[in-house]
Amino acid sequence: MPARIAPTALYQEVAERLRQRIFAHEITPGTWIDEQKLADHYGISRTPLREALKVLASEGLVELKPRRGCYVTELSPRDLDDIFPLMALLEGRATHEALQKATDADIAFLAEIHARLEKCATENRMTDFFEANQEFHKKLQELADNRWLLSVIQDLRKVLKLSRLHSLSLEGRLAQSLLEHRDIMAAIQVRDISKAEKGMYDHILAGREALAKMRTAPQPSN
Amino acid sequence: MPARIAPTALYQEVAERLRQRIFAHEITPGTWIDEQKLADHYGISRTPLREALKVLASEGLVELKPRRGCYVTELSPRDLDDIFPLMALLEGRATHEALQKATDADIAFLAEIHARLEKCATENRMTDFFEANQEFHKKLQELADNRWLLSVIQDLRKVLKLSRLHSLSLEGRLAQSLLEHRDIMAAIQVRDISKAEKGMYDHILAGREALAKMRTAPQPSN
DNA sequence: TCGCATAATACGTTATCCATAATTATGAGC
DNA sequence: GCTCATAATTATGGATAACGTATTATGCGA
Repeated sequence: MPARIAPTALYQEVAERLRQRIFAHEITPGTWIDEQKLADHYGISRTPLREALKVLASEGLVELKPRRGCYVTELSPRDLDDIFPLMALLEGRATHEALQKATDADIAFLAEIHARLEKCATENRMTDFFEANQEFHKKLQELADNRWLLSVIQDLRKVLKLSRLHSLSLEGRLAQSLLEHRDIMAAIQVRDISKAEKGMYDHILAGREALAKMRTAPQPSN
Repeated sequence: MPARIAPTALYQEVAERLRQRIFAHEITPGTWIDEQKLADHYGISRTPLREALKVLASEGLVELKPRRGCYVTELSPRDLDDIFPLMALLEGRATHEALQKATDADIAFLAEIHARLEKCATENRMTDFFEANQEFHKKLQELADNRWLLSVIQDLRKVLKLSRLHSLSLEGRLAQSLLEHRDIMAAIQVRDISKAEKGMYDHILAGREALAKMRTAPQPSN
C-alpha cells in the first residue's frame, strides 16, 4: 500500500527516479538505456517508461536517437563553457527580479539563510554549507516569481548535475564562495540591484573556473 | 510513398503538426485536447499522440493536468512581461556570443540579410520583411553556436507564438524595428560587442512595449 | 580479410482492455 | 424547488500482446 499523498502519474515518478539515478551517476553518461530491462526493473510496462524518457529528453538529461534508443547525455567541457555563462546570466537576472519584488521581510529571510552559510563555513560543515547555499539560490529564484525564468534555470541546473565534478567544485572554494555570497548579500541589503545581479553573475562564473582548474587533478573516469 | 530522407518518429511528426496548429491558433489557448478524437483525426493510436503531448508540455505549449487531460497553454499579460525581458537577455547574449565567434564573412552575410531587410522596408513588403527579420535573428543564434542557449531561446520563442498578437506586433512598428536593426548591424560591423548586445536587448523589449500598446485596440478574443 | 546475406535485437506503433479518478446525471429527502 | 448524496458516464493513465522495420550482430563464402 503506497498511500501516496501526491497522486503523481507513474511516468512522472519514473522520470524523477531516473533523474536521481542519473544525478547520482548510478547510470553514467553515455550509457544506453534498455527500455525493456528498465521497465522490468521497475515492474512497469514500456508505455510510462517511454513517456518518462521523453520528459527527460526535453530536459536534456538523455538523448533520444531515432531507432537507436536512449542514451544518457554526456557533457563535454565545451558544454560546460556554454552553460555556465548562461546560468550566470539567468541567475543574475533572477537576483535582479527578486530584489525588485522583495519585501524587507524577504530580505531578512535571505539574511537568515546567509547567516547559516556563515556559520557552516566557520564550523567547516561542508554538507550543511552546501545545503544552505542551495537554499539561498532557491529562495532568490522563488522571490523572482517568474515561472519561465525559473523553469529555464532549473532545467539547466539539472543538466549541470550530469557533471559529477559540479558538486565537488564548492568544496575546494568554500572560503571564496562565502566571500562572494557576502558581497551579494550586502548588495541585497542595500537594495543595489545591479550590484547584486553582477555579484551573482560573477559568483556563478567563478564556479566554472574553479571547476576548470580541478579538471587536471581528480580525473574521475578513464 | 513518402520517401522520407529523415525517418522522424511518428510522435515527433505529430508534435510538429500540433505545434503548427497551435501557432496558427487553429487550436486556441485554453481548449481541452481530446486524445481519442485527435488520434482518430490523424489516424494514429493514442500512444504516439500521448508521447507527442509530453514533448509539447515540456516546451510549455500545453499543460498536462493530472487525470484531467491536456490543455493548450494560455498566456497572460503577466507571462508576456515575464518572458520578454528574458528573451531580450538571451537574444542579447546570443548576439554577444555570435559576434565573438563571427568571421568577417559571417558579418558580411549578416549584412546581406540586413540589406534585404532595408529593401523590403522601402518597398513596404511586410511578409518578406518579417521573413528576413527572422532569418537575421536565426543567423545570429546559429553563429553563437551554443546549443544550450539556442534551445532555451527556441523554446521561449515557441511559447511566445502562443500569443496571436506577437506576429502582428512587427507590422505597426516596421519603421522603428528597421531603425533598431540598423543600430545592431552597425555595432556588429565595427565589432562592438556590448553595443550590439544592448541593441538587441532593447530591440526585443521594444517589441514587448509595442505589443502592450496595441492590446487596447485589436482585442482578438472576448 | 573483406563483403554480403542472414539472424537477432529492440524501437516505434497498433490495438485492446482495465482500473481509477473526474464529471455529469440522477434521485431521494427536506 | 433546492440541496446533497449516490449512481452512471467519460476520459485519463497504464498494461499487455503483437507486429513491422531499422539497426546491429553474426556467420558464411569468396
